[in-house]
Amino acid sequence: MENFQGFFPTSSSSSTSLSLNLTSSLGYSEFECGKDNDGILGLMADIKVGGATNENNSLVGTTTESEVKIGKTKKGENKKIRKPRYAFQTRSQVDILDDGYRWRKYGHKAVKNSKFPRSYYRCTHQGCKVKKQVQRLTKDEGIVETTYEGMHSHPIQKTNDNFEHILNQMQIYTSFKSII
DNA sequence: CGCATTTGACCTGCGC
DNA sequence: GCGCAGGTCAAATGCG
Repeated sequence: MENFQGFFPTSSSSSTSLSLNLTSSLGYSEFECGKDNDGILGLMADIKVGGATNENNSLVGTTTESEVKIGKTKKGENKKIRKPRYAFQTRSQVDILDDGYRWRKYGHKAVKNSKFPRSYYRCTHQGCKVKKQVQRLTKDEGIVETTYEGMHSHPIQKTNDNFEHILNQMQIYTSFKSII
């Protein structure tokens, strides 16, 4: 992932406050990874919510819930737990945003009605089960939709500042999308 | 050598 | 019940 440094040169400082229109209902602290408001979601929650929106920097997060099975495919309890998902769209040339966490790719799937495949990533931190999906939009190839699922139970592994820089330097596309 | 990525197979849910 | 689509697993492979 080093190549992101090239795309997002870190000059640290000058990190302006981001304005997010983020309808966040972060009421899921009972999940296994939901102890702290760390990481990107925590960051997003911390960033001004509902602030003024300027043209180039607006990010719309979307909160949805999906049913996720705990216990994998093995037979046994198929406890269904509703996990919220947070999706946002960014205009970026690269698919993967370096949000400071370490992600391991575990899947890659072609999606119907989309000419771009969807990539599945899992946080590599031990015990952390946060997942994210990354997909480029068919209708606008410049837009990458990232969907986070779960919350990190550990501190960010790089600096949050980096993520803010990413946001600052991207044209963040705004639109709401509901994911089921 | 250890870790990340790739990729085909497999599983599950849902609509018909 | 069947087929499709989405999501995950895991062996193989690549790379630092």
